[in-house]
Amino acid sequence: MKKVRVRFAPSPTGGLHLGGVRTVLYNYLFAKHHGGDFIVRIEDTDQSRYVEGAEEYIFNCLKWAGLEPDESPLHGGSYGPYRQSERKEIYRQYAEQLVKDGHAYYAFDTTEELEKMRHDFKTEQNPSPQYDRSLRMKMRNSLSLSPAEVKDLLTKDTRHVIRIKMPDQETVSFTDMIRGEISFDTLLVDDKVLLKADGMPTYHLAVVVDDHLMQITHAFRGEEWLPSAPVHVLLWKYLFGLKSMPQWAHLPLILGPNGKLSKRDGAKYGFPVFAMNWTDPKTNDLTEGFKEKGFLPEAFINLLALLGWNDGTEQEIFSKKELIEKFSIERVHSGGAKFDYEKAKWFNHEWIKQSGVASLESGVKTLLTEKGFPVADDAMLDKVIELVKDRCTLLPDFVQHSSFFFKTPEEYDLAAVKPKWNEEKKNFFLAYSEKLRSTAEWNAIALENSFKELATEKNIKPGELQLPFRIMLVGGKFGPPVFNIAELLGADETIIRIEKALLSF
RNA sequence: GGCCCGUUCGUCUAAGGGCUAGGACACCACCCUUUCACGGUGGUGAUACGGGUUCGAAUCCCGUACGGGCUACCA
Repeated sequence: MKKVRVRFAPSPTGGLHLGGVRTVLYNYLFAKHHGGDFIVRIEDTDQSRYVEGAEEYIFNCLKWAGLEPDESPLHGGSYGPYRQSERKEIYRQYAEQLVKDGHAYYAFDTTEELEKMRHDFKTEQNPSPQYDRSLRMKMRNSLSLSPAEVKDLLTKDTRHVIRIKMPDQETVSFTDMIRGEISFDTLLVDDKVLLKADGMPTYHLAVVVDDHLMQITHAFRGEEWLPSAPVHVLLWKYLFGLKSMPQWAHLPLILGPNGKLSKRDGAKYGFPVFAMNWTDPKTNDLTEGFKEKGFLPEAFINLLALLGWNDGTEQEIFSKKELIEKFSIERVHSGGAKFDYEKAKWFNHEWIKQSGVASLESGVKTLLTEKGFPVADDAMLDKVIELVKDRCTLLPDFVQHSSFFFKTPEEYDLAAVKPKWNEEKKNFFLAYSEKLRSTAEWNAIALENSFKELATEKNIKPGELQLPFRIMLVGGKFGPPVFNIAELLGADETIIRIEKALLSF
């Protein structure tokens, strides 16, 4: 079987959104499923949109999500360079070749001339006129000008681009791995620019040349590329032959609450849209990331994989290993998927519940420390995590549910105790703390039993005493069962907390 | 406007001619729990519309509607 080789090609223009990560993920899963290579190249041919730091950011996201490429500008490989800006000279040769073969031509039109054309030929029937078969002879290019004029312009180094010459009437079709056969009529496709005036290729030329040179066998990209697919198919036909063209799959879009998912949706609806926090260096705008919001990378790729794909069973929780085993591009749904943050959180919750203490430890420790609850005892932390993880949906929930294990409460939710507080209850706790001093068996069950015994002795319903006890130990109405808390806190600390709280009640 | 893609519960989806259209999230109710959760049980809820083809259509075909994408010397 032919070795599979797929690639992801981000442009360093900002953050890495959900759709982007899902594209990487499907690339990655497909490659690994077939035992092939996953490479990452950088599409940085548009200098004006290049954002400092974006490239590094992208690789950090991939690293966090566990989707590191086999080859990339960072990792190296046999088909580099992997930055398109470093391949500039390669593209020119192929563009010139196309001109020589009559499949492309030089165009000398200035920006103003193009604007004028779009304005002059604009009608109600045709709001956006294209540089195509019907108009190209009215423009200034090597098809409309005489050979002498063209030669003259070229020797004078006149700014020009190279455009593909769309054939007159031809049906271009290809088979999409997700959607089946798709065909286009070349009459309706315009003469796309292949090589820009600054010598950089456009996406159309670069993707074809790079995919060929890097021996890409399967190509996955967003649905928004479907309309330009005929250009790519034609370029493959002219340059390298259709036999070696990769198989295409156009992935459905990820939608927000109102149409296409945008960066703004995150801020507007309160959920992250990027893999990791991204601050735009130009505007200083921060877009929240899943990582910082408290998602586990395992949950993140799980929820993304299931947004548009399933294995045909009712299983929803998949490890990366399982995803690699079971992924198939044919089972990717063809319709766009609306992102549901509630469901995303559910995935994370499931992953936290099934994660081992060891894998959560360092993240929780960092979080607690940051929030002002230094962890002195790692063994204690482990027990705490085991006790509270079932009630945590996002990583920061651990702070709410466990910070009191590491710091005696300073304030109490008095509103919850005061109304029903009385001398009898105070006496109970005085007696209970005294009893605790001599308790030999220190565990939740024993503590609960002696608590209830004493309550019965004093003629108070144990239930009425549990809430005050909780407030004493944790400060508020939250956390795991009280006696488990007391068990972990230990005798000394429990007694200290009871006595301290009694002063405020 | 033109071209392309899409359309099953509110959301993600299963069912690729054949039993009451299944599951998950969310929501509601009950149970568990004298904190908050987890968990358990049950419930509400969908094949966009109109024509065909067929003994039989969510499924195949055509049309309509709606949604999305593209229509740059951006990717």
